[in-house]
Amino acid sequence: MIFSSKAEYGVRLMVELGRQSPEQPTSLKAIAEAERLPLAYLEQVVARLKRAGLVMSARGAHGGYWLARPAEQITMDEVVQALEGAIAPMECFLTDTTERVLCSHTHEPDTGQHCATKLLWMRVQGGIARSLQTTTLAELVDFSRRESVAPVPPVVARSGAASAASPAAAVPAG
Amino acid sequence: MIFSSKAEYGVRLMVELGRQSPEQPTSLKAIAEAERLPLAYLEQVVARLKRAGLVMSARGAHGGYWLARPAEQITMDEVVQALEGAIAPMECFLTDTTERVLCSHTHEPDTGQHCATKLLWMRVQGGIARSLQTTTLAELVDFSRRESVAPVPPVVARSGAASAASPAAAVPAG
DNA sequence: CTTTAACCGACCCCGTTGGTAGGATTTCCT
DNA sequence: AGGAAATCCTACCAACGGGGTCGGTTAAAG
Repeated sequence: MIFSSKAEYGVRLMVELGRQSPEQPTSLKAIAEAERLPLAYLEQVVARLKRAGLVMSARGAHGGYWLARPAEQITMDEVVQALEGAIAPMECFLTDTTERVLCSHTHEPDTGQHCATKLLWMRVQGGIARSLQTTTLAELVDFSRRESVAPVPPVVARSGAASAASPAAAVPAG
Repeated sequence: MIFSSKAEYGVRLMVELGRQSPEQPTSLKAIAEAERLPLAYLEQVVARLKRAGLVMSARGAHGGYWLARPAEQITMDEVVQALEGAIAPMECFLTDTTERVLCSHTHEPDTGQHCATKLLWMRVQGGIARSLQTTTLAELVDFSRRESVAPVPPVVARSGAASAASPAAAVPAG
């Protein structure tokens, strides 16, 4: 699996925060219950998001978390990067932030040879990076709003309108 | 890391086979030495490629492996699939070959809600799939031929020509 | 002064990775 | 016939990371 549960939980958490009105803190407990995730584990996840400056927090009663920026200005590669660390197809692509994207296997001094696989992994990485960079948190929030059919609908007078037609969830722009 | 060493080794192995004239078997031992990889482990790797019908083999002395098809007709998603199994961004995307790409986390009976993350993972998967499908083994073989500066140059009379200029390794088409 | 919450660090179970070891079988060469 | 050179096959193992849990500390609100 490419992404661990940290990414899954973390993205869901961000989406939840994106659904809330900004500047108003949401407690982890509320999110954990809404998404049915273990609270203690979510703490670790959100800590990463905080370290990356994607969310802010307030302690104490009525404290909680909120987005540090509007969801339109948060791209998903920032989020995933914060949660998973650098995402690379192969070991060789880490350990070095700048140039020299050589395969670590060729670190033997003599052979000035490139990995035959380098071309492939570069393309894969490019494909992932592009899909992550071109998706904003706001899109996911919108998506979640369209899909959510009011999970356990609000306890109100039950009229007859039972809109069953699913509204054609288009998933474009890879 | 997205891909394990199985993918790395397996792709290198395929590239090595692609460099050889077809229909003539190459022994694993030769490949292991050329690429400096553990022979016993390579056996496991190549077994997967064989099961997937990507290579063929002959046993006994002067036996070995060769590509089952010309390198131009082998796309790298076949190779990677054989080595790593289905490649998916998240658990939810497996367990089901056809439709119903729902997140497993929503398998709880009541909530008819989609994963908020679904859109994101779909795009990532699309990005990977495209880069893997549009790269053929032949391209990697070509790439490796261009790059390889005769690792440990053949023991011949040493003339003065020390061509140092690296020939602009372009890595296009992600 | 209690409740609610963020924050912090240690621990732990378990499956996968990246191999190794040892053999069995098949084929070629002399 | 008898090696030698290969593929093939199964079992085993150490180490690491993933996916949490537990317990406690600090800070703010009422």
